Amino acid sequence: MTETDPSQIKGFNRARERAARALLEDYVEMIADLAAEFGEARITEIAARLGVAHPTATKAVARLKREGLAVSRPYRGVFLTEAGEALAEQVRARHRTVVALLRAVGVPEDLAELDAEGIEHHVSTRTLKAFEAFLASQGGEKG
Amino acid sequence: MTETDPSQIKGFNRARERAARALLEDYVEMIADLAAEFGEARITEIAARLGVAHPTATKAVARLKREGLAVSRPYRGVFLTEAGEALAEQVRARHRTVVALLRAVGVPEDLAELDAEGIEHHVSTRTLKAFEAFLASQGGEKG
DNA sequence: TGCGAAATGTAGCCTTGGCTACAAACTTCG
DNA sequence: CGAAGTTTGTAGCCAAGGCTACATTTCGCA
Repeated sequence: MTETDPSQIKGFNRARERAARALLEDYVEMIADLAAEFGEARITEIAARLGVAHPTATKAVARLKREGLAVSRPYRGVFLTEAGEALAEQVRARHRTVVALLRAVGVPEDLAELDAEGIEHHVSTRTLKAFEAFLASQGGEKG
Repeated sequence: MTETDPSQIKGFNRARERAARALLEDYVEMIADLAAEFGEARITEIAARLGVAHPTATKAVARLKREGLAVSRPYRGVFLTEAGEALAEQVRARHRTVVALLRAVGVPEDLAELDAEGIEHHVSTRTLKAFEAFLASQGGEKG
């Protein structure tokens, strides 16, 4: 019984995984942002920016470490592994594309940023491709 | 301690409320669908369609009742209140618009349906308006 | 160098959505 | 009318993300 019981996956896949993925992505994205800004991501800063208490961030980072997305030593900053960097880049690319798509269809910039936050975690790869194609065609027509 | 502790709202507002709203909307939408199809929504059917065990659906319905979105009596079907119907209609309208928007930018129909499921819960009213305006302009140009 | 402030870690509890197991009510039909 | 089967309800457990409280480790500066 060390592995997930298949009979529970279905239910698990409802709200749970939905939120779980978004959470992971939010943390990875934030760590990447902080790394770019300060060279490292400190637990306190991560917690502050995500609006959670620091133990919550600690737990999340522990999970990222379990999943091989980040590394850290006690009382030191958190860093993304290659896999983590890759995920971060993917998440950010998706974010940019979603924002661009929203703007392209007439959503005001500030609102586009805001809504993209929630939307981006639910855009499949194929849909993202479609967005890119659409943006390319738009750009072509206009520029 | 009967009311929400303000100091926890911030954190609560992160992942929690995000998933919570989506969940509520999913249930309300499903109940509306079943009502349209069978005249009433039975717990077992709701659970089956949402892919959860029936006690899970029971709990969710209890929550809908608490929030004044649905009513039901023991061993009877579940019905939406006016507020519930209103939310259902709003959710469905949003769903239709999101699907239409996705299709308009080139996302294949089946994929549009699938992704809309996750996306629709994160589209703000103003963004939805923008989508509608875009679709109207598209429709105007094309036909 | 040493002490106090700031940052982390750890423990432990709450809430929520899920599930299983079992009890109770309703339905169907012989 | 009553037994069998189906649908609901209830109880109780788990995992996960949040939080507070308290212990430790670092860091900054007199």
